[in-house]
Amino acid sequence: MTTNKAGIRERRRHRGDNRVTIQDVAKQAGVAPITVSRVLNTPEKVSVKLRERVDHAVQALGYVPNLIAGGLASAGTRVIPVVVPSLSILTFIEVIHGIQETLEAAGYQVLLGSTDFDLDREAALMDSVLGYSPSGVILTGLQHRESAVRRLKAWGRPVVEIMELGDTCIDMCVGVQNAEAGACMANHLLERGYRRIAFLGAGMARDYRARQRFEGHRETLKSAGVECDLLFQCEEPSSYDAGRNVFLEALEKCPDLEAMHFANDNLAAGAIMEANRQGIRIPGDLAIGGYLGLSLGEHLSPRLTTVTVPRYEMGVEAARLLLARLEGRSSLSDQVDIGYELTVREST
Amino acid sequence: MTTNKAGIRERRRHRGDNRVTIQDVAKQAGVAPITVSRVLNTPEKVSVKLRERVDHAVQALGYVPNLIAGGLASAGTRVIPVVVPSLSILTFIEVIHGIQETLEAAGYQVLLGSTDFDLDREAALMDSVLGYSPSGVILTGLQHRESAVRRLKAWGRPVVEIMELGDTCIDMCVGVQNAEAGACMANHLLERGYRRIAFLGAGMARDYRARQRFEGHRETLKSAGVECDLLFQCEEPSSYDAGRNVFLEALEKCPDLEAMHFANDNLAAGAIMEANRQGIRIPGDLAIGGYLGLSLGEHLSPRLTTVTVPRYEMGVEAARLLLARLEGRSSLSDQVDIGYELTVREST
DNA sequence: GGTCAATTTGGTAGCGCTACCATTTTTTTG
DNA sequence: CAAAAAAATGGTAGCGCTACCAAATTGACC
Repeated sequence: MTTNKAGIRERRRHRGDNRVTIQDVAKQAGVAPITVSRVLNTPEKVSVKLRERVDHAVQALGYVPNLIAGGLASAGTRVIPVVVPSLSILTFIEVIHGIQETLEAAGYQVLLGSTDFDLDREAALMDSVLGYSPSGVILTGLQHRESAVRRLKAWGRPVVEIMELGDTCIDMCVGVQNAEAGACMANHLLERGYRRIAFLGAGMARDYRARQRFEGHRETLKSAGVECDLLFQCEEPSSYDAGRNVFLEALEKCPDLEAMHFANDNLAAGAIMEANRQGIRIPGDLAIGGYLGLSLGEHLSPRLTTVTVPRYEMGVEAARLLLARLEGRSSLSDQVDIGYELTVREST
Repeated sequence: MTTNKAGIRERRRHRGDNRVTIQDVAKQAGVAPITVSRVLNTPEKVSVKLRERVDHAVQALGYVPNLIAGGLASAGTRVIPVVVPSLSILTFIEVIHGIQETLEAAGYQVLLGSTDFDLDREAALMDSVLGYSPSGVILTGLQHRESAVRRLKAWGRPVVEIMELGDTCIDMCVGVQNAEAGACMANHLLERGYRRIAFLGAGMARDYRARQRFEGHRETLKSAGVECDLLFQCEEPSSYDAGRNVFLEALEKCPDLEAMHFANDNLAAGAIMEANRQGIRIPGDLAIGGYLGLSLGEHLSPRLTTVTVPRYEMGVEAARLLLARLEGRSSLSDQVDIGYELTVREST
């Protein structure tokens, strides 16, 4: 406990490290702390002279602002939690990539959260991350626990839901019409003349967006007067392995299949690679369609026909929507249909 | 501005939302705020009776702690910044995945940062994220700007460097001996009897760990008295496309090549798929080896021989080291060699 | 019952920053 | 050139929580 000459106990930072504070900078530059704050946050409101003095002091002392203190005082941090179901699914990674690059360029940091497709965990995570007073939130899908929705709506800051579209969104959303996308591939397969068409998925019990695509697929086949309930799936999450497994299962149970519509490109790729191994000719013996547009698809033999969804761009767009709201710019729309595109290659 | 009957101005939360605070909970439960804090953070220090009363009040009011305020008061938040060079490289994603799952299970949040392989951006990012008073930091590689190293060392909290090993690490590190791993594959190719062996990479100007692997490869070939300077590379980052491109370039410039050692599995996969297309037999006409152990490798035809590095596990281990330090447990070692394994399959 | 230690609870004082308003200085204008 | 408006600077008071220590309560033991 240090005491100065007058015997008065000096202000000691009673916990934590003794980093340089805004006080120190202010003293060094001969201005008030608030002025230093302004130089850092709203430099246009400070005269050039003082601004330079302060900048000097900042440099000299190696001052790094305590964003926690700033966040507490101004009731907000430049942090954006991004909550996705899983980090082992490439799709989400690519979306996160787009989000992260866009937000980081604007001076925001991404706080990562994953829920393992569990809405309760999502709600709990939401509560937790809101404790960091973030500037906004990005989460996946439109289905959430009632409590989470209520809290987010009451929260009053920008919320973007990704991957999906619908009028029940909390605030803003960016995504695709899953049912339509499923119908799109089904249509393509019908047009190509295939009639015995199956849908193959993995972990669909948890992934309701895949189920929506299946619904679109089903409706389309039904309207065409074709057997529409051929569905094969496995419990495990999507992977090349899972793709191979459902592929083999379908092949065994239903040897007369003419086309397979996979819930995503990972599964489709696993199937194509196994088909190559077994000497099954694609699309000669069997047609294969995917969903996503992974770059792997165009390198396979045969190249994979798929419904391409701009995942990276979806992330960028989600971040842009959020930023627009944060910067007071009103965006054109709160609902952005990022679209999809049928990419016809060799496998159908 | 609200005034009560006595005309005294009520305390209004002069900014931000009027969320439930620890004060409100304390009043509801009839205890002091500090007691509520203890119930939440160190419940074992509070009697069962009060604990239950407080828990009730928390539930009733829907209290969510303000982690920013807590962070300021206790000079630390349960946030761990994870800084990687790029989010478009699968390797880092898988490591992040391991980190994230482990840290989230322990109640920490991952703050994501990417540097695009730019050490200056890394240093700037470091300054910025340290402003959030994180509990620790995870960053990539052992090469950093002097200023960043100095700051992190002075910081005094756990720092883990991943992907690489070496005695110059700031605090702790988890990774592999890149040079050794490169030598391992080179050795394998020599043992298989190949003599005209090339190394093929992408974006190696920025990725010095790939250069280290090449060095290991080079030394090994040199010792064996074999031409060791066959190096092909392209500017663009790794991808299946890049793999195909360097593959074709090498094939053209050096048609008598017997084996190709790729800097990673993405490149090798691109090459194998192109070889299939062109009818080049592997390993008959040409052997191909990779690095990483991506799951894709075992689905290709031929299955890819590679040096497998446990990426997810590296992330888990990095997180564990950090947590051990944070929880006061001293870990066995500050340097963890996560190892690699030669996975011999069909392509060599 | 009284003494001492151990346990449980509370009061006080910040953490480092910025919102808000008051004050000072500069610029504009009749 | 004075008066009004605008711009630049500073003082004060928290933001909501927890570290630190003091006080009150309980239990242990002779």
